[in-house]
Parts: sequence; structure tokens; C-alpha cells
Amino acid sequence: MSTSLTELTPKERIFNAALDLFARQGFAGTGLRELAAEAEVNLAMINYFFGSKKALFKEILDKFFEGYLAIAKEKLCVQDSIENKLRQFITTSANYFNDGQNSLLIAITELPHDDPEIIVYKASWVRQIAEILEHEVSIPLEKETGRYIPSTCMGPMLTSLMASRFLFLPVMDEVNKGVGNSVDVAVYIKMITNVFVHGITDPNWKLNSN
Amino acid sequence: MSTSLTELTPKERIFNAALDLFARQGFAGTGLRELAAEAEVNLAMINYFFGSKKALFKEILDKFFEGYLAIAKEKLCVQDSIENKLRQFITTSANYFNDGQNSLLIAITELPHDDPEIIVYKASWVRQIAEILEHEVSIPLEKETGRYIPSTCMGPMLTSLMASRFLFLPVMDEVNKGVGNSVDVAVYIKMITNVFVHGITDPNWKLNSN
DNA sequence: TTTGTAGTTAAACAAACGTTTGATTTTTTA
DNA sequence: TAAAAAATCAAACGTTTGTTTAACTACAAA
Repeated sequence: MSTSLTELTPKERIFNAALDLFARQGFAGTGLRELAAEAEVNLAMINYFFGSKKALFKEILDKFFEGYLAIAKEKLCVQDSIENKLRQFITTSANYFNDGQNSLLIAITELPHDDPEIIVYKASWVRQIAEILEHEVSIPLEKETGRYIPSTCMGPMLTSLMASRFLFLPVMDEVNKGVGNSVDVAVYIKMITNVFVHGITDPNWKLNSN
Repeated sequence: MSTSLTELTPKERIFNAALDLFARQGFAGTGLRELAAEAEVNLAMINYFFGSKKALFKEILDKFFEGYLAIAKEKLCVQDSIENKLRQFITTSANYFNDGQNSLLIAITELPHDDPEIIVYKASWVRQIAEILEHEVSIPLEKETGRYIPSTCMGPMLTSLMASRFLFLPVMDEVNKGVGNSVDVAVYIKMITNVFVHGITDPNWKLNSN
């Protein structure tokens, strides 16, 4: 196996092609023959390297959540104010989402609502992130504001807020066509950071009101 | 055609079965034979009533966006404070999402990132909602706070925040298994309402800082 | 009762699906 | 150089895919 520094191995080409096609066409909407053609490998190589289509999908999930969890650990498990920690976490995560938009879309939208095996698999990742969020944000925040926002609420809120830019990007680009008032991704990240941080730290609201 | 009040017509059964199966298995992941069996109709009836699989999908999109747009008109195009209008809009929309979780999931996650025809189709709906948001929230809010958050940012932020509960529900249910600290949907809606409203109205932040 | 329309059916179409096999080539190890 | 291992290949497996056709039933209008 001659693996030069510049060209990718067949296995890497399959993985990258899967990222691209699964994100664009969905898991079920992408055929292995199309994937093999995109990766410029023989059809049989996919099952040879990954075992099955679903196993390839799981490797994509793993890579995405591994990076996401690493950011949560690095930015939240530190000694700093809640606000600073959250700002760091949101900025870094949102840029991580931006760099790997395909992984994000696959992890969030593909095979989410039916397959029990995948649900359990995802949950094992999400649980780790939720525990960090609970100890580093939810509980300290309650002591500060008196409001308890469980990590199982804050996690989805945060993730979907950061993902919103990319989840709706193709449609919003079409909406913006002609109008031309599209917003830079860096500005977008600043906006969601400020909205979320000020939203949860603002002392002027109570959980059970209105 | 005997259409009693209690039992649904074959066309309605197909539509409802499509809602259920598309949301659970995805558009590409659902076969028309499975759909026909679920709806208890003959396979050919699907194309007879709807023309094609994709046309059936478009009707699902239409129904969802029609309701969403109606809420935007009813709750935002009124004479009231920005905060009150937004609270009304978020609460009503989130409950609308809750009542039709399948429609929501299909509209948000299915066929979003590739098919140009669907993108243009969705954009024609989203554009109408964005225009309302622009005139009724973004522009008035700028006059109040000095910060301009375009509707093409606020729309995705709002929608994904409201959808977050349902987008991650199966996984979060699995995460909560055993822990048992799952949060009621009404409480969840109050949380996102307060976080978002206080986040965008809080006077203590500027767009270009940090 | 005849005519026409809407609804329903089984059957078939070519194409694509994920996976497996066995042979063949290439590379590594001894 | 010989043997072992890894990689690649074309071909075929049995299913399933969305769509179409033509025959058929049911029911309303004339």
C-alpha cells in the first residue's frame, strides 16, 4: 500500500465521498455504486474496508462526536466564569460545525428517528456531552441565577442553535438570491453566542412566569 | 365515494401514512409498497392520487408551511410590543411543531441539501415568513436596541430553537433513560421563549464586540 | 337501462439496491 | 526468490425500487 502524503488511500476516499453524498442525498438516498464511483474505487471495496453501509455511517458519527466531545471537555472543564466558558464553547463548536458541515448534517438529520441501534449509539455519545454540560454549566448557572436549565434541554438548544446556520443554508441562500443580504458565518456565530449567553444569564426572568 | 365522518378516505390514509413513515425512515428510506400497506390501499393508488412520490412529499411541505406562515401572520402582524409578539409567535409555533412533529421533521430534515427543485420550493415558503419577520421584528428591534439581526438569521435561529426539542427527542429520551429527568414540553417551550426573547432584547451587548 | 366517470386492482416494467463470491493482481514478509 | 497477506476486480446473488398499463368494479347522471 503506497500511501504518499498528497494522495488519499482508497479507504479515505470512500469515507470522504460518503461524507459528501450522505450529507447531500441522505443515507438511504445514496447508493453504494454511486459512492464507489465518486471515490473512484471498486464497489466491493466499501464492504471490504467498512463491513457494511451502516458501519460506514457509524464511523462518520464517531468522527463527528469525537471532535464535538473533545471541544466540550477542552472549553467547559476549566476554571472560568460560566459566560466565558460558554462563549469559548459556542465559538469553537460553531467553527467546528462550519469546518465539517457534512459531518454535522449527517449526525443531526440522518437515521435519527427510527433505527433503535443508531439511537442507542448516538445516545452513548450525547450522554457524555450532556454530563459535562450539566456539571459545568447547568448546575453552576442555577446557583447564580436561581434557574435550573437541565443539560438535556440546554444541549439540544445549543446544538440546534449552532447548527441552524448550516441546516438551513441551501434554502436561505436561495431566499437571499437577489436580495444579497447574506450574513458572514463569523457574524452569525457572534449573534447566536450573544443571544444565547445573554438569554440564559439575564437576571430579569423567572422559569415559571408567563 | 362514501366518506363517513369517522373513517378516512384512501387519499387521507396515504397522506397520514406518509407523514408517519417519512418522518421515521426518511423520504428515500420509505418504499411505496410499505406506504401502501400502512395506508391499506393498493400500490397504484399513491400515484393515482398524488402523481408521484415527490409530489406527495411536496403536499406534506405545503401543509406544514401553510400552518407555519399562518401563525407568523396572525401573531406577528399585529400592534403590540416586539416582546409580546415574539412570545406569542414562539409559543404558538412551538405548540404547532409539537402537534405535528412528523410534518416538522420532514420539512426540516428531508431532501434539504441537494435537490434544486425542492430547495426552490421550500424557499418560496420560507421567503414569505422571512419577510414578515423582517418587517415585524428585525427592523423594529434595530430601532429599539441598535442591533440589526436580519430575518435570514433570526428565522433559522428561531425555527431550529423551537424544533430542537423534537429533532433530538428520540436520542434525548434514550439519554434520559434511567436518569428520569426528562422535561415537559410546555416547560421546554417556556425556556426557549425566555432565552430567546431576553437574548435579543438584553441591552447589555453589542453586535461587534467579542 | 345505458353511458360515463371515479376508484381500484393485479401484473409487469426496467433499473437500482446492498451484499457476497471467487479469481486475480499487488504488496509485504520470510 | 518463494510464500503469505492484502488489495482489487468483474460478475452475479436475490430483493426492492418508482412508475405504468390495462382490465375491472362501483356508482352517479342521463
